[in-house]
Formats: sequence, C-alpha cells, structure tokens
Amino acid sequence: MLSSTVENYLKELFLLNPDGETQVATGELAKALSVTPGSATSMIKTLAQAGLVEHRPHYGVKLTNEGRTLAVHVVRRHRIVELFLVNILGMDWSEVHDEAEQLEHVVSDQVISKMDDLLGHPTHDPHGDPIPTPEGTLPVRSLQPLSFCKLGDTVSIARIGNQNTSFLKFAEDNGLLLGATIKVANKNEVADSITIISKGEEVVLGLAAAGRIEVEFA
Amino acid sequence: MLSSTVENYLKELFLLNPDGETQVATGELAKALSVTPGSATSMIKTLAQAGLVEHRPHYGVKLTNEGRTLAVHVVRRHRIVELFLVNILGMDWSEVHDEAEQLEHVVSDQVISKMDDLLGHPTHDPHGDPIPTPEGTLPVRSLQPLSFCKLGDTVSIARIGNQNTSFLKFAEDNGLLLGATIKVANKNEVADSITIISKGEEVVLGLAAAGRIEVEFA
DNA sequence: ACAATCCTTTTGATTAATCAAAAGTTTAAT
DNA sequence: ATTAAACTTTTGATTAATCAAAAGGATTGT
Repeated sequence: MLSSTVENYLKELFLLNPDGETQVATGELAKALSVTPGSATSMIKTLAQAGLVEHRPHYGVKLTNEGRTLAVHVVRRHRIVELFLVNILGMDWSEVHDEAEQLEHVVSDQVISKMDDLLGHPTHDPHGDPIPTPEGTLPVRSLQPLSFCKLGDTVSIARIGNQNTSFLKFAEDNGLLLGATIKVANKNEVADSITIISKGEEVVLGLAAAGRIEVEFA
Repeated sequence: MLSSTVENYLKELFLLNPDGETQVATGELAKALSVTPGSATSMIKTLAQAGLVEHRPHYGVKLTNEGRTLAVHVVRRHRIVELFLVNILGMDWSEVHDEAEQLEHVVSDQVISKMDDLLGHPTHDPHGDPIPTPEGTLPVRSLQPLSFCKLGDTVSIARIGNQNTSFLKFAEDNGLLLGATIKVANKNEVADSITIISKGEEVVLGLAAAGRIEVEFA
C-alpha cells in the first residue's frame, strides 16, 4: 500500500504534467508540495527505485506508466469525493478541496464506486476538472483561458483552475459558476485586466486570475 | 492536530474502559492495537506528558477528562461514518468497520455534521453501538449478553459487539439483525452452546459468541 | 572561457512510531 | 520467604519523511 506522501507526490507530478510529455523540475514539484527541494530529491529517488518515476538527475522527473496509473486513480478519488461532498452532503464548492485532499488517501475503491453510482457517473468535478474513469481514461475538452478571450466574445465557464477557498468564494459571489455565460466587455493588456459581464453585472479580473478560468464558446 | 496513532490509542482506551473506572493494563492496550507492549509503554508516556492519560507505572493507564473527550469524538466520527456507509452508500454492515477505521481520522467535524443531518441524528450505529453527541454524551441502555439468557426467554437483538467481517456475515445470514426477536430454545453450559430460534429457524452459537450479542427484553 | 547565479543533490540531524530483546517489578506458588 | 511466572519498562535499532545547510552541476553574461 502506498503512503499518503507517495500518493501526493505522484498526484502532483500528474497535475503538473498531465500529458507526460515534459519533465517536471525538482524545485517545481517541491514548491507544489510545500517541501524543500532536498526532500523532493530524496523522495524522487525512492519513487524511481520503485519504478514509479523516471529520473534524469539535474534535468527533471516524469511518471512511468505504472506511476501515472496510480496517480490517475488518486485524482479520480479526489474528484469523486469533491463532487460527493458538494452534491450529496451539500457542502460549498469552495470548501471541499482541502477535505478531499485528506479523504483521497483513505477511501476504498468500493466506496468510490458507490459514490460514483449515487452521483450518476459524472464526468467532471465541481471545479470543471475531468474525472478519470476507473480504467484511467480522462475525458478531453478543448477549453481556452478566459484571459485569451477577445472583446465581445461570449463564452461559457467550463473550469475554475484555482482551488483557493477565497478565490472560489469570490467567483461564487460574482456569478462565475460552471456553465455561466459571460461576455467580455473590456480587455486592457497594459492594465493587466479584463472586464466581463456576468448576470448583467460587470466584474473586473486581473489577467492572471482570468488565466485560471477556462471557457468554451457557447 | 492529533496523529491517527494517538487517536487510535485514545479510542481504544475508551473502548476498553468506557466508564473510566478501572485502569487498563499496558498489555491489554497493546494487544487491542496489535503493537508490542514496549510500543504501548512508550506511547503511554507520550500521552501522559500531553495530559491525555494518567499513568501509574506497572499498574495501568486511564484517560484524563481531556483524553476522554477527544476519544469520544473519535468514536462519534467512527460510528457516524459507519452508519453513513450503510444507510446512504448502501454498503454491507459487515464491511464498514474497517473502512470507518480509516475515515474516522480524516473526516472533518463539518462533514460529520452534514452526515449526521442526512441520517436524521441517529442514536446508534449499524452494530447497535451508541453514537456520542457532539457534546460527548452517550445514550445509555441496559442490555444483557445473549449468553446470560435462560431457556424460553424471548428477547430482541440490540447490539452486536463483534466487528469481525465473517462473524457479521454469519449473523446476517442467520437473521441475527438488530431489532430481530429471538427465543432461546436450548442452553447447554457443558457443551458451551446456546440454541435460539430466529425467523423459525434454529441457530446454534457457542457461548463466547453469544456473549458478544446483546439483547433487551421485548 | 570564466565567473556568477540558480538549481539540484548530498549530508547530517530530527521526529514519530515501531520492534526485539534485555532488565526490572509485581504477583502468586510453593 | 524465596523463587518462578507474568507482565511492564527500558534500551538500542530501524524506517519514513522531513529540514537546513553544504556541495555540486548547469546556464548565462560578459
């Protein structure tokens, strides 16, 4: 059985590099997991030993097929739990990420399967992130960051890629919910901001924040 | 925040000595937790340091009020989770104990409270064990072990104090469910067995097993 | 080509939890 | 009252995960 720590390293490697195409830098991984680079190096060596990652010292690290499979399962557990907490237990989507972060390491496959049934085999979690199937397949959508939209574009929100509680509360308060249709009312590269119309109200966002909201054309 | 290990030690001390009247022996605690006596001693010293238990070396150990409060909360989480897994997720009562054993350490109070709402503020878990209130109070019932019943007694099953999966499956298969009314058809102290009639069928149990089934007079 | 800088890796220490086995207490039996 | 048996505690080691800080590569600028 994998420790929670190992599961977190694998999951984070997957999230930082979902396609498995690039190498993830030790420092990037360390930062994502809030550990020192030295800790990351030593865990990477352990994972490489176990055949879960491929490590090219000083260049980076990448999941093996085996590691990727395990990582995807952790992600599946996380996202099903999140949706369950929101849809069945009635929790707020801004709160469930941290809770799921704990639960993902202890819920059994059987519990996940029961939750999945109860939820009606959903394809996306409350933040719009795809839920991997039990076999490890991920539904793919072609989304673009809101920050790439042009003046006048009318789009619908498909994903919020920022799990921060306060940001999610802000999004909720301003009607920036999954499926909401919004229109770009202004965009100012110099001022680093974008203005959108959501439910008749103007909302101004910095481009960095808008980059973490993904949309599709309606 | 308490580690899972600490929570398990506290929980087990509570289960071995719910009234806090006697002292629990180091060896007894060690056995219940499947650790060596030496490990138990060293953890007991840590807990005593933290003010969660009172340790009289060579005599035994006992929860302090603070330790008891924490232990009761762990038990509450465990039992709510168990009932949730059975009533909401549709799992079999014989399977939920081990699952709850993991979940009890990571579910937040908020999740427990939502589960509690959804379950309608239950007082007992699927095995008939009382669920402590959020304030730490335990409902009390006066039950007696089935093994104490006399020939001809008609009683209803109120608690199954054996969490072993195979035993629970056996109980289920023989109609020995909570609330079931049974009658003692035979009792043989020499043969160490008791025979009961459950749903018209005779079921023979050893007295040790019958001792872990608790009943109340109908 | 040579530093300066920026990462990464190594080294040595620490903490929580555990075990095996030695040493120490208590209890019970003769 | 001594000794044996049973239990508890201590000791010394081990493992997983971490950190701080030293040492080692790689990259870039001049």
